[in-house]
Amino acid sequence: MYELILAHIARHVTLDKQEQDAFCAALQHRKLRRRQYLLQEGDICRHDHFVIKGGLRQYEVDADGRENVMQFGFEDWWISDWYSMLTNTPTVYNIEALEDTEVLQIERIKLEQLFITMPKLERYMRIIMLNAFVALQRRVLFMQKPSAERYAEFLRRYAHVEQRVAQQHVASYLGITRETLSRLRSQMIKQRGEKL
Amino acid sequence: MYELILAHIARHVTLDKQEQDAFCAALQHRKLRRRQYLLQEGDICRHDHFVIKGGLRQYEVDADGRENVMQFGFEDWWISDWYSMLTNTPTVYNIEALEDTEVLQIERIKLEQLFITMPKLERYMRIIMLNAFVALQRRVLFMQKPSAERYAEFLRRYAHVEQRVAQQHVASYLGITRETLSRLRSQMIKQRGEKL
DNA sequence: ACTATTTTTTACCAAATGTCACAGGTCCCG
DNA sequence: CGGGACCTGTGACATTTGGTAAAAAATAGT
Repeated sequence: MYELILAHIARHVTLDKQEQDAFCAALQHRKLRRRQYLLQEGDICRHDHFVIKGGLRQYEVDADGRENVMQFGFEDWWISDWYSMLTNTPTVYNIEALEDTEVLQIERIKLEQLFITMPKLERYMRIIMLNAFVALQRRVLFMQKPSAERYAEFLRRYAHVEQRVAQQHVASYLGITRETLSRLRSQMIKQRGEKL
Repeated sequence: MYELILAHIARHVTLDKQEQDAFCAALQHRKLRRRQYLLQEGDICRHDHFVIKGGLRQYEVDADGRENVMQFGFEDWWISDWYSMLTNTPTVYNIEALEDTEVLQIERIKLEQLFITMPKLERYMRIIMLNAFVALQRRVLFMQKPSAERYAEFLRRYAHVEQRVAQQHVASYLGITRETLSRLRSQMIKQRGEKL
């Protein structure tokens, strides 16, 4: 059960056996069925979650009642609302399971305690957050390009994700309507046909 | 010279006199004239910079040769490329002074040393980064709205900035062309006239 | 104060995207 | 097996935004 997460950590810092055990002891296993929620608007987010099976989407509902996807979370991803978690304020996000899903979650408090006794873990988390930050910066810059390029980039970077989530959610992530995405796709298929 | 930055820190954590002095001793004062660069594409970013006077813009140049503004930095803001700084890799950003500008900069290494002896400082920096992260999330969600709303939100949140930077840079920040921004502005003026 | 340069505004047209409506398909559950 | 909920594809049309070019306005630097 802990293989995935330990391997993920090992990619960034080296924990000895004892540290690994201490970390895993703080984790809690949680199962969600498709369409169940890990977090809902108004909740205070008390955990960070690492996905070991399945997938989720994190979205907010805007003033017009539209759902805007902030990010997806599949195997090997951390997903949570860090702002709500670190400031103890109600979240604006919903995190819903797109498939039957399993996560390992850790309470904020336990995580902070571990940071003190295990600075390497803090280093790991800082790297994770930095990567998330950079990914957001890239996304902001990509939003400035035409939707066809955004979709192409999405396919390149998240090919496996695209297979598993409904197109309307991909569209929302890309900041376009499902109709536009559907048209982009049929154009791409047409072009491929011409080239063959 | 250190008033602004100490006040900024005091808003988040409490340092005693000795800690304040230790921190200030690590800072370096740097002046830039309008159009000078604090950082250029390809450089490795070795400092974090706190603006005490003037203003800057951080932008990348994309494959089509367009400049896309990632963020502005005016008084009381930290500005830097954390990714380049923390991973020692060349940056993709340029940071240019929009006015005659003064910053206090601190080397990454010194900052990390201070984190060890002064955990409160690390806490402060984590809060700063968290705020930057949340601002980026908000921006991604706002990119999904029509440009008029984006501009209105920008005016609400950064009214003082809008006064000081060229409209083409605001447009770039918002992800629209300067022509579109210009048209938005004239429409808004017209509407105001009608309401009066 | 004057010129050179940069920035903003405007008009016209083209392209991209959104909205609305409906049809067809799939999947789940009773 | 059938009905309902959900998802995708498509067409007609409206709206938004971009591209280009030229003029007007603002600004910097001497």
